[in-house]
Amino acid sequence: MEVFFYGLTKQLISLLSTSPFKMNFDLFQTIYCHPKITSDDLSSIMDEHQIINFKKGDYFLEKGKQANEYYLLESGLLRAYVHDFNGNDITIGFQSEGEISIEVSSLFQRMPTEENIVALTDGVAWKISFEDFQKLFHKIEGFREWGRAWMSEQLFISKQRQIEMVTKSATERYEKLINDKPNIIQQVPVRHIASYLGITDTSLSRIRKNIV
Amino acid sequence: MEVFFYGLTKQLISLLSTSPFKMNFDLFQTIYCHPKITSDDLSSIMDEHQIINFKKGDYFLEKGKQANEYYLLESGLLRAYVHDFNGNDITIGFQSEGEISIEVSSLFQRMPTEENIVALTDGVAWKISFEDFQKLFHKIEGFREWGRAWMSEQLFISKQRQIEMVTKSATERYEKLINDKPNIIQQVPVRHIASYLGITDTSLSRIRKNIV
DNA sequence: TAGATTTCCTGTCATATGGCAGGAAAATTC
DNA sequence: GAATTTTCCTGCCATATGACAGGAAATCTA
Repeated sequence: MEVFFYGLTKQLISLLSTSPFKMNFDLFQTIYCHPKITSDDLSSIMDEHQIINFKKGDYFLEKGKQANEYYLLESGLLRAYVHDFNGNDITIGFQSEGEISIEVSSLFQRMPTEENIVALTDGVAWKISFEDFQKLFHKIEGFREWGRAWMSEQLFISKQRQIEMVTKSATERYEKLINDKPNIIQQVPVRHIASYLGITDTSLSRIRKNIV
Repeated sequence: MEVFFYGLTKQLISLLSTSPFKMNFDLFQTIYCHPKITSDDLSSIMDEHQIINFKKGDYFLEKGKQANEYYLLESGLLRAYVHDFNGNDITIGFQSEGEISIEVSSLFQRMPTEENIVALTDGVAWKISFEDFQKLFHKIEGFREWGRAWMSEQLFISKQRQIEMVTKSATERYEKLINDKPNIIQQVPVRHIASYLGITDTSLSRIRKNIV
């Protein structure tokens, strides 16, 4: 009965291409994409997410607090940042549409975070709590395979970025960002892009001049 | 019966403080340390590991190949490195006694690796295959909790390092390495330490001069 | 032990980036 | 719409680091 219901839900959703559900299904299907996640699994997973609307300036996470959920971004743009020892605001990442916003250490190790995550635009996201994630993680084999693969990928990306930070020039890093995430260049203040690239806004300003 | 046997094994091991088993047990207990891993779990986990002896210069992993196991280091020192676009040898990490040597992307995403891992000294390690890991991961809840926590920690460390690479000077990074891993300073050629710190051996040489 | 190789240091010069300050332009506020 | 604030650019100078080359010291090898 449960299985039938979920199967039906899935079919209905995939047919209703003009309804708002269509977008959500695409979002979930894009993010929770793994060979071992079945349609039924995906339905169970989707059921645990709740939609939220957010405004520019809203905080998803603040330093000192504990992350108790993570988010799938349906629309909008987020910025994650920390403060270094001198109190400077260092941007460590951007999340756009179709990506996950999560602070892994705080969420999975149940500890206060160092990160801040703030909305740079209005938008829509789907959130899932730690408890609900836990249930799915231990219940659905495909889900934990997905989770592990996702973490592996993040670790790989993080290491790649490390290597680029020391082997590529600031100009090259900026050009790569233009290439990889062109939307960020337009929507984000220069100083945040600069700190993300590991340089000052002064330098980035010069780099931009030279490229044009 | 099985439970009794494992329980006995554990007791025996912890008593035989002079036997080689004692060291192993400490090693496993240190690494597989998680509130949800029971003594029985730990015994099951230990049973899946095999001891190996390695020599200086032995490769644990080579670029283009696929990682099919990971290692717990009982003794010795390993170096992980990649080649950047210019073919330069960039050290991305060292593993010493009591640490895990693993290439997560290749092992868990079943793909060829970019990394090389080579022994800088002779040593002893315990290895576990991907297949055996998989069995434990899906069988033992505490084990997958541990695995997720371990990955979370690695991701955190990786991000921290990224931040340090851009906010701290080369001298500060070197001083931090002296502090965190003094054994590496003594055992590893300067050029490897330099590339790990993201600088040339020329610069590191000058930094060393200024510190003394 | 002698020769060869590797490792490490140091000198000179070039360059990318930072720090600081001032000012134009744009956005926000009242 | 004027005032204020924020954002961004640019000029000047300082400095950390890189590139390259040469040489001393240590290590390996035969």
